Amino acid sequence: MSDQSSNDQPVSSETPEYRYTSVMAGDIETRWQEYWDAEGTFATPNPAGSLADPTAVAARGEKLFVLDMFPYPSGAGLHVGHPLGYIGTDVYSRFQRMSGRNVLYTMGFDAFGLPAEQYAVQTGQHPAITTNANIANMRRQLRRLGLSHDPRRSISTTDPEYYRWTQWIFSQIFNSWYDRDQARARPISELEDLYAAGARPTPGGRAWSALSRIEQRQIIDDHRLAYLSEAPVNWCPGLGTVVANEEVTADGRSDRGNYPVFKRRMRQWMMRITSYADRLIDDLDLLEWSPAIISMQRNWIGRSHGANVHFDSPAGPITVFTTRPDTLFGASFMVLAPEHPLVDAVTTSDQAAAVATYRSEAGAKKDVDRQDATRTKTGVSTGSFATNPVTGTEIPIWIADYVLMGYGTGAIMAVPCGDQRDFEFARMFDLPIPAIQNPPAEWFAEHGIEPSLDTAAWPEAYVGNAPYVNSSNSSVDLNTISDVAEGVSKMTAWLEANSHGNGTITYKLRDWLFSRQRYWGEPFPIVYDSDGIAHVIPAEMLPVALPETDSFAPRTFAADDEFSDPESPLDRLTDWVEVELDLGDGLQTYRRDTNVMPQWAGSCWYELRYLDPHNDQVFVDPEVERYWMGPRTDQRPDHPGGVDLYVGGVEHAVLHLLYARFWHKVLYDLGHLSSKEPYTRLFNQGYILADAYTDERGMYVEATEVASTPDGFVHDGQPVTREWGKMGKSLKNAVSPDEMYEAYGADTLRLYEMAMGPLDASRPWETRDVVGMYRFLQRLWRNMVDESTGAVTVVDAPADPNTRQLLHRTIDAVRTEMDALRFNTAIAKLIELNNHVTRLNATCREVAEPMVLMLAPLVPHVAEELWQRLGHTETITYEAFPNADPALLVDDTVEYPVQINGKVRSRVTVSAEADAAAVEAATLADPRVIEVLDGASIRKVIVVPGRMVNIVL
RNA sequence: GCCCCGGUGGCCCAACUGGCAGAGGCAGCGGUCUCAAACACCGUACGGUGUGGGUUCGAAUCCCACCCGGGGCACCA
Repeated sequence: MSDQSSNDQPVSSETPEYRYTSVMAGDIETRWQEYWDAEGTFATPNPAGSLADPTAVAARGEKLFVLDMFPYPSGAGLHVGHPLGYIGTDVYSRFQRMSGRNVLYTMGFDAFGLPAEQYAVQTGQHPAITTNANIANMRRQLRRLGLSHDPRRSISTTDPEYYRWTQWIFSQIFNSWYDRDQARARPISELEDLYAAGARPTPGGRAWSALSRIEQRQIIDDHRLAYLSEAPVNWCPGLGTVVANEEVTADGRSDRGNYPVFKRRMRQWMMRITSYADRLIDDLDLLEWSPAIISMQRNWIGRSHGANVHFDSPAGPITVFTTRPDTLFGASFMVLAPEHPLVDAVTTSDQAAAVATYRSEAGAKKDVDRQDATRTKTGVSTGSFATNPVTGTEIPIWIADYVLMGYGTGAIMAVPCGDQRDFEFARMFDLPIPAIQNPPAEWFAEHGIEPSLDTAAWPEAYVGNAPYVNSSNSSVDLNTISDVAEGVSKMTAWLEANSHGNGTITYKLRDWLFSRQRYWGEPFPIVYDSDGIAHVIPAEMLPVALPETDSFAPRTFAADDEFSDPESPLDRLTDWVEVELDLGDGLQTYRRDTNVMPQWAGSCWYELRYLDPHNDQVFVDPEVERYWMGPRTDQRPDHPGGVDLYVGGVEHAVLHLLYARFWHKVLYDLGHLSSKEPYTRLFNQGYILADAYTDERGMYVEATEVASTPDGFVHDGQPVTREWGKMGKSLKNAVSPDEMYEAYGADTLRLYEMAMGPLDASRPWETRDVVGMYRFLQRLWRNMVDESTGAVTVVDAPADPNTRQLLHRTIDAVRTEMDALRFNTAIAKLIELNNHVTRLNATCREVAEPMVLMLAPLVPHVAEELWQRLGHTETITYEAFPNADPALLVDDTVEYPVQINGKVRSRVTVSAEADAAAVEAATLADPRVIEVLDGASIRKVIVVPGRMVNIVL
């Protein structure tokens, strides 16, 4: 807290007693916050269930669900950057309530996760205690901001009554499989029925009844949407847990904590999100999201259409994936990933030593190093050859680390003339580069070489459309065409007809690694029997409560100890791990799963629980879900349903938004939801940035203690460097909302945050600018209340025509701007109106009341106070937002700027009804125009009705 | 390297999507109040829109090339 702040306004004895000061603002604000709580002003009615009030639902109007990305309750508390989006959604929600909508708006807490657990490890205090304290502090800070949340609907993911349903949803996913034919998830029991009835062949071809119980379970388990898998995962010894692909940064470190991450094969829970890859891409078309987020999701899922092609080799057929089967005639060698399972089988004895060396070198490299595209290509020959199925040529098989085991089939056909990577590799190892396309003349010209099919002269591979050459055999001929798409489809057909391959689709998206070896998360509702078979805990036995312990830390290791093994804190709780249950086969001893879910689990469905937070029968009443989130086919036929407006930062573009969409779709498939998508419209708010300063050692110094001098910035007598960054504790540049409440009040803070720019733009925080909004509220107050007596000075006389017209234009503009989330321009219009009123002798009620109503969404406390002083007894929350009189929006006359050759030379005023000819006549009769023209001949007169006139000479 | 955003008075930002560059706020300057100041109030000046071309009667807005800032992706076959 800064005590030398220049913003504190000492209220001296000369300050008028009834001036709108920070002290008065604080008094008004806390008073109305208490009123709202006591009256339950923001309680939102449901059509059914525990919050049902059908009469109120009917009275409030059409539904609107406004949602913020819910926060992690940090121990550091809020800074003024955090609530930017919350203020935006609050203003919007309040505006919509006044526009006749039944608005659902609340806030919960995403409270499982690492920080609370790490704090617990340090202090020995149970994370539930810190978490609850942090939530309480955050609730206090948010309440002081005047957010119009329905407090009855708030939830925390750590609440057993909440995670009971997170576990229930997990068990739904566990008990489902994806039916490719129907393109949807179905209950696992239906798969069992299909096998039992013989309608679906078993993998081994044996009759279902001939299989043992364990064999049957293995087949079933292989189809579950949540499954255990022995697979390469991201092991992070520094965190003592595995993490998901999405949680690994591009340079191969954990996004939390920045520790090295290693690929290891381990037995872990996975979610079969890849089954939904197509729908997750295709349904993006139904959403109103920014192009940036849509492309990030598309990119992450990474769908590529292509073909699998089978090449014969000494070790049997090797399948490669290619997006360019049309270039098969140019495939002059093959490359396998070093980890490819057939490497040993194809390696000749001569090459065995070299291959073994290369593989161990590749294995020792981190993924980061392997994926550095600027690195020169390395690789080694296996010594054996595969047969190109289209040419019959024997082509050498190499291994190289530029081919990744995790994508496609882990093997490629190399077409060096048409792929830059293959081209570089061929040049490096003197492999043949046959030309199969004739690049256009411009391409050769660009590279300063003569057109030639001798690739020895080519500086790089040619990628794109061009006529094919050398691309025919006895049964297929591409040489007559020059279009890649046509070539691809022709070759794919040939591959399929000749059993050399088939058209296929691959994805970058991998299945979601879902287990973590931590304490502070949702336990899995899973136990294992003596055969090691997983059983789900029945719904009526949920929640599986997180067991008490005082040892929260997973076993962590040196951050680079790649070959350590995870050990969950729950593993140590042997009394809890061993459990006697009756799961239908009588009382038996089971062993509990000791993993917990990742933090994303709780945020995959929280918006659904807001709808029906107290329901102990189902996670959400279907009728309530249909009301708030059902598809609005009345708006457009392909409306997917979901939240009407979701506001949050872009940092969740891939993780949260992908996972939540996936869970939502599973629940939709299983018939629990009417909406296909959770978030119809997504709006990404910007960040509040702030100056940060580093000293000569590069350490951040307290930003509030830095002074600006002619020689630069100085801290404690030492020069410092100004940097730019997101506001936060780590950059030592955080400003707390509590400081702002103290100096100006919450209404001023709200107004400033909304006025400083568009909601989706990032902008720098300037504490010294805040006073502008404070002055505005003081002028507003002074226009209606006598500063020395406190008496209301608003008069009942009618407003003059000018004022009335300005009022109605303001109403018209503010409505439009608020509806479009452009609060900065709405505020500018309101300040303009208020500045106009300031110049009048007295404020008319005719202006005062609509002005207070228009300001109510932005500055609800002072608006409530003025509304009450103007003689009203009800809260302003549900008063109708003013409507502009259309008659007052049009002028009787229009002033036209007159341009001569594009420069403004004069102005003429004509009747608003005047047609183009009349405007032209009036213009040419204008003395100033005649003077400037000075008899020059006119080529053309352009009249844009209502806008301007341009005379062209 | 590729893909998105964005560059407008000293600063944060408007400009009806091609029609008078300026709405609003901060800072500045001049004044009122004051013994003086702070607070508050009144009044003012300020740039031609990152750069260079093009289209047009007319460009901040559309097109091309480039520069700068922010974000995302990156050996994905």
